[in-house]
Amino acid sequence: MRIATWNVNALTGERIERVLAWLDMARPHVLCLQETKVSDDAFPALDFHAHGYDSVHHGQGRWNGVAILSRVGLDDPVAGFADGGPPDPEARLVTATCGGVRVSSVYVPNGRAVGHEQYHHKLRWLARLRAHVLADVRPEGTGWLPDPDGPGGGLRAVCGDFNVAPEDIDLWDPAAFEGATHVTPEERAALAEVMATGLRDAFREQHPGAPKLFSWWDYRAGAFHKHQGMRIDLVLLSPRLADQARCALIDRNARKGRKPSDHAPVFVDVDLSAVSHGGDARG
DNA sequence: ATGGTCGCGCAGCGA
Repeated sequence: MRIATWNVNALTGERIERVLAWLDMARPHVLCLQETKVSDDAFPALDFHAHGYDSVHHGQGRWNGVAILSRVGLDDPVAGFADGGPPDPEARLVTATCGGVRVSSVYVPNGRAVGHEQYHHKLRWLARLRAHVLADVRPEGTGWLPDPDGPGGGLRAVCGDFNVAPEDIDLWDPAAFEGATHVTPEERAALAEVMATGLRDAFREQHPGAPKLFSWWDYRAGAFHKHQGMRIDLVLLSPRLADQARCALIDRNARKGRKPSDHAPVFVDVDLSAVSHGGDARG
């Protein structure tokens, strides 16, 4: 199963054509999208269906908006947090079961500036994401068990734009980020708490220690051509999936040419035939 | 030279 994520920075006009062309080329089984910036009415579900993909979109109009596309089935969609708390007024999270894997597409708040109200909101939002991962257990055994080594632990993928660079090797120049968001110990700790549920950074595990593997580049100042970027788009996988990851790629080509998003798609290939069946997944 | 560019939507803010 090829599991992909892409912050498309608006799913309108020519960007739709770029996403459709990428689907035809890469043929991911699942693609998580962020920053669609369209209402549910304007989401091009029919275009995706014509290319073989079911979809669920959680949009709010001009800002945010997340979606999941799947060509291996798409069941039990949930918009937003499933932690029992109040609904998030922003459309930053959607979850569905695709081919036996419980998948979430996430768009973590940017944070704006260290110490800003939005920065604290970002930290709280990541804490809620952890709670969501633990709480969103589906009846078909595709959810999650708190003990990742327990029998039948659910298959889980949490993919998206985390707006956090996990390590300094995920930055083009760590010195350029002093005092900035995306790299603070607090943000990294909040991401680590999400991952402490058992989720693993499957892309990094395929490229241990490798620098300059970025998923986002500023539109300004020719940052892309100068290889000045960050890796903030992550594919987090539960242990039984991560153990069977075979290949992971960031498609820089999708950042080139006419009207690109400022993010490139990231994908991880998992050999589902090798995934262990750890016993009873809940009956 | 201390900026730069996008997106949305039509001013200026957010990323």
